[in-house]
Amino acid sequence: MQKEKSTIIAHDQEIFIPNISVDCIILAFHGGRLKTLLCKFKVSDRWMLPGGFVGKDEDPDEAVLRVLKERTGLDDVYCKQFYFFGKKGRIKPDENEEMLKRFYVAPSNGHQSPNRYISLGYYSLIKYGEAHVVAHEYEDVEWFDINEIPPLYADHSEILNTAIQTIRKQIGFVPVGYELLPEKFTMPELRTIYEAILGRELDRRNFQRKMLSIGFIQPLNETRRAGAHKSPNLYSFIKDKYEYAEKNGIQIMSNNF
Amino acid sequence: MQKEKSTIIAHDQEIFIPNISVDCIILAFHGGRLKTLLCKFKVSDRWMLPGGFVGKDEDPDEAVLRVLKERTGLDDVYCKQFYFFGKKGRIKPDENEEMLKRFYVAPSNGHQSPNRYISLGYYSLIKYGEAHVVAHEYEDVEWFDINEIPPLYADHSEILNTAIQTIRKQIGFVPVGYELLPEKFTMPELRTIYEAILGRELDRRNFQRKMLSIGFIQPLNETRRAGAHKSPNLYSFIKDKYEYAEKNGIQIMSNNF
DNA sequence: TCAAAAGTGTTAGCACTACACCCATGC
DNA sequence: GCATGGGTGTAGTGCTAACACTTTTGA
Repeated sequence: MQKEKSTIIAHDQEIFIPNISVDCIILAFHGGRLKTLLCKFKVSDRWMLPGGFVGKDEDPDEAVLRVLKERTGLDDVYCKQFYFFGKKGRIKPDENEEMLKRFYVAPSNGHQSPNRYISLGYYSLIKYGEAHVVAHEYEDVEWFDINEIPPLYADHSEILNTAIQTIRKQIGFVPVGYELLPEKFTMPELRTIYEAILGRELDRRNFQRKMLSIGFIQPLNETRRAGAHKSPNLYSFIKDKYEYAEKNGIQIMSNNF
Repeated sequence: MQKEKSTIIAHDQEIFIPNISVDCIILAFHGGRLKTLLCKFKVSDRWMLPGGFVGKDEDPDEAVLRVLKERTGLDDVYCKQFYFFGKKGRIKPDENEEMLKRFYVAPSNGHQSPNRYISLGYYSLIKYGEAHVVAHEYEDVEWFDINEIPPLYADHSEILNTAIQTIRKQIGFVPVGYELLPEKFTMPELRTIYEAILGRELDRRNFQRKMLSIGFIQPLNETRRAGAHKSPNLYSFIKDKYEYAEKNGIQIMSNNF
């Protein structure tokens, strides 16, 4: 019988490839802000990206989904690789040792903990309301505002930045709205997501026109109360069209904002 | 004293990470066609992408440069990672065994050849005229027209296709002309490169206007004899501007053609 | 002189930008 | 009424697509 995989308690060389890990930037939208999920071993004071080693019998893509499932409870999530990180010095020996000393399950076959790690970088887009984030026995898990990220373990800040840069460059191909928003949403919410990713303000009126013109979004005959001003309309994505475009790698819209 | 690395004779587990390889799509432009370099073990009949394992003391980026140096003699080449490949079934055991049986240097420390490989995909842009492609004792090396690729080893066709797709999507960021063309070139040559990568014809006149408008290219007061028709002007890139844009990740031009 | 391929110019249409103006709501 | 924020419209600008015409060269 095979041992059960767990990414939380470091890695066991019987069931994991010893030097290949996946790290995942999990993005969600809540309270008008873009958030990312970070983890921290309870005995440590360093936050890190949710990640784990790749099982000997699993694809990297499967490994990320497992990691995501453990942290968010979600099964079928939008998840894309974007870059790999493998420089010699990317994980400092002392920093790593401190981490592993506490959680390393003694290797059962004489292998040493390798001092070279390749991290496969993924980003994932999930709906905040559907995630069930729970702390584990040894690990804290928390949402952080994308603009208020604490110092991270090893090169994880660089990984996070690279993810955002990548999404920014490919914004026309990435269904950020479709994946991050609930079924019904307002145009200002959608715009806020694009502004957070692009890192600058967008013209409210031009944005609205552009989004409607691509034909993937339909207005609903509802509004939402939201303070001392006109209630914004609610919209929803036209699921068929969106999924067809995603499946066939069709560019959703231009990259120009 | 450390053993010398060679990607040609499979891998030696004393100096290489056993399961991490780099594979590189080397693109060049010659005779009006886009070419890619392929390798073949002389005893085999399968062509494969130039690649090699990553040394225990080297970065993946360094490993590719070593692989490139061995195959082309070039040192400072434009080289970017674009995707990684690590699915369980990507290398079929029998196909791999056949390959390794002939070239595998017996492991000196009891390790087994792993049956899981992660391939780090890079693409590289070089100037055809500067490369010195030489066959090695055990390996043939040859240029292939990008539209006439034979069946390749394992999933190397998929890797090649993914590279082209990636460059296509990011065409506005990739200095294909600057890296593939010699110092002096004609506008039709530049256009041919874009047509080959995009997979369709471009309007001669609009292309010329667009290229000149970005301000990275200057006309020279020379032409080139090229058959029974008007001689095309020669142009050159304005090196400073191009390198500044490349260094700072600035988009060279729009992605729209 | 003719075919082939290169250089230049023109036009219409579309997309993006930058606004002005109106509407709905709570205080 | 007024501040706040959402919805709609419009003129100007620049990019793109589609095309006509001219130039140069070898056969």
